[in-house]
Amino acid sequence: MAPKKKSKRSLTSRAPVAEAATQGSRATSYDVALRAGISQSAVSRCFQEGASISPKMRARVMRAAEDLGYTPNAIARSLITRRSNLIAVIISNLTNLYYPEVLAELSALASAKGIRVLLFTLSSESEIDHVLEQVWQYRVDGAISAARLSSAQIDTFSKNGVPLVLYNRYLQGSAASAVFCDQSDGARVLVERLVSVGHRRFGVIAGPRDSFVGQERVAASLQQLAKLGFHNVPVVAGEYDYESGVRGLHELVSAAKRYLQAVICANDVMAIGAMDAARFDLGIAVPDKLSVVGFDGVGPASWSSYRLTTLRQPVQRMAEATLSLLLDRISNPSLPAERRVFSGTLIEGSSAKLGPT
Amino acid sequence: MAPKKKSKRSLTSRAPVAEAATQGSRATSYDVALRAGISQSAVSRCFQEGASISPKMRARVMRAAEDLGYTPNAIARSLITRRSNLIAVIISNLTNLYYPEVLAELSALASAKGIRVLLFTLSSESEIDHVLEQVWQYRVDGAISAARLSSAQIDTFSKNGVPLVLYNRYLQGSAASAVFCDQSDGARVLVERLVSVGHRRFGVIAGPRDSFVGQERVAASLQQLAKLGFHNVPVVAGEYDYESGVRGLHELVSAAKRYLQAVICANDVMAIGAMDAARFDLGIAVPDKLSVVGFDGVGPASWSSYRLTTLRQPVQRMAEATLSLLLDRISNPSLPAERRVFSGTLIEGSSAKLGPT
DNA sequence: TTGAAAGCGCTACCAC
DNA sequence: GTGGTAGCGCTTTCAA
Repeated sequence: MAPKKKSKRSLTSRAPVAEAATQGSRATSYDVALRAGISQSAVSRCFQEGASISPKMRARVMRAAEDLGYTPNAIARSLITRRSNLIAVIISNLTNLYYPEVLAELSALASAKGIRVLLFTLSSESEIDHVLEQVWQYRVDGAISAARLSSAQIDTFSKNGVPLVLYNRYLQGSAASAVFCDQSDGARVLVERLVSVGHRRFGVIAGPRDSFVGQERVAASLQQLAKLGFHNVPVVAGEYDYESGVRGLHELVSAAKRYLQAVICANDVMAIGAMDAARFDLGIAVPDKLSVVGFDGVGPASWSSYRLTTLRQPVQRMAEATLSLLLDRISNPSLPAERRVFSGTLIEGSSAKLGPT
Repeated sequence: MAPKKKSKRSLTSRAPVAEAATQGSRATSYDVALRAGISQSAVSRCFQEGASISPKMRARVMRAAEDLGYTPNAIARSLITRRSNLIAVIISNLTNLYYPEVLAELSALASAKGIRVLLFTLSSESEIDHVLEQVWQYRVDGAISAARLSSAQIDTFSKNGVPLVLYNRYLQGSAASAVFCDQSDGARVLVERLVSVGHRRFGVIAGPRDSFVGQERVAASLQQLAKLGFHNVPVVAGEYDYESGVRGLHELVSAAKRYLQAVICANDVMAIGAMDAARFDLGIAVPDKLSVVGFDGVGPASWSSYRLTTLRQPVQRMAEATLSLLLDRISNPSLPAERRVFSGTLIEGSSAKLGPT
């Protein structure tokens, strides 16, 4: 291996080797110090907020830094400050259409606060342990998870002193902070209004088993239906994607012998799939012959071809809350866990007939 | 500030302080060494690939590590190895619907290779300098940029010894590696076939000025149109979003006095917007009265409501190529820049009438 | 205000 | 195979 060429060990009072950041290795605070004829610690101070340094000295240092193309090494800094300014964002399926919106918000907000996002995506549930291993290695200051975490996994966060905020899910009995949207209320309103306008035969396309919000949406809907006297509502499984919606509707329709009147889908994309399946595969007019509703409020839901009736999540406010919870706990680790619960907004599109407000 | 409690300085031959990773600070290789009654360097070796360590010793160390919940500190490691195993991924608009797909691919591939993704999103072009500053600070091993970079900005990468691969763009005269999809061919075919089947009055909805592929798509289309005798084709500006497509079609139609026959959109989402505007706002049947084509091949393009005729980019293969170019240059920085150019695939949906193949 | 020195937790290079 | 030692580039006391 080629020998590094930094002299080191010989402090400021050494021959001023005019040493530019040539090949590969970048300039260090040490190089800058040498060039500015000053101590290394003074250079360090120049790059800190309220450090005591005289204006003339700072100017000299900054000039030298510029000449050498010096940038402080955040890695080395975080080693000693014990702050990486890194947060982990763990997302299970970026293909969900909903999560990119969340990620974009989180990333923008974090960036504005000088925090960097280390992204971890899972293509399968089984990767989670491996991913967590990486999270620990990088000594992130905190983590946001929109992926399913077991209670034991959640515990490792506090054990490792890494604040964690769950997004769009929480674990009962676990003391993890969480931000999510309580859609039970919305689901109840939705169901009630569907019933009030005369829908009688319902079907549900559920989300994946590991989706917390999916379960909640379905459960709340079924519960309200039961309350209003509708039992044994058929539920088919889905995977949150368009094809699931298409497939789901086919299944429901064949099960219901075409008498289906309203379909509640655990997310928008499946609702869109269901609408398309109804109109194009089965020749069922939406909303005249079939009402379709979804959850999320993603972009495509509002496209003219769909104008989906859905319960929109306040993504931006939720992202803000998530980051704020996290940053609070990073600066004060002893803060107790907190849940921030939002309400969804009912978007009355034209994919379902609803009763009067 | 509370005094740290690690004794350090006293090497192995010290009183074995039974020290668990209690509050906050995590266990170090030093703690593990102490507990296993072994040297710190041996512990380090246990966590490296082909390091020489006896099985029994390794077992002992691993046990101690487990007890203490020890995980190697990647930050400290990268300080000395000069490898952070971090790559920067710079993306301008995650809201584009196309980029989340790319990001998901890149992230999955990187993860599989033991590389972590540090995500940088830009909400505006002006942030780029600030973002680059952060990229330097974190000493990433390499970078992938799907955002617009000036030639000077590109130069700073090589100046800092950070390999860079541009995604979906390249800069003429600049020696940066790049992966993109040459859609000129596809655009030519598309135009030719539109003409062959009788379209005469064209319109174009362009992408943002800073979109390299957008410019290329439009330029190639116009060029081919000119070649076939169609000059002064109206072009309206767009921002790649659904509303741009809607607005764009309105503009084109009013300019063309309703005689518009085919619209070429610089991406799928605008094409979708244009289709919706045609059908729902203006009562123009697609493709009977108007053909609409797009570029990208994003998910929604294939939804039954659209079945868009589009030129699909091989996202997965492009992501693979991008990462492979980058990793090659990380392990061998002297490798010359390279461009990997892919061809798009024409997806014949039903949003446009095309001639025979 | 400034500089010397002591590490942060780790890997690398030695001798043994 | 193993352990000591010397740093990686930085922040942080602590004296001067």
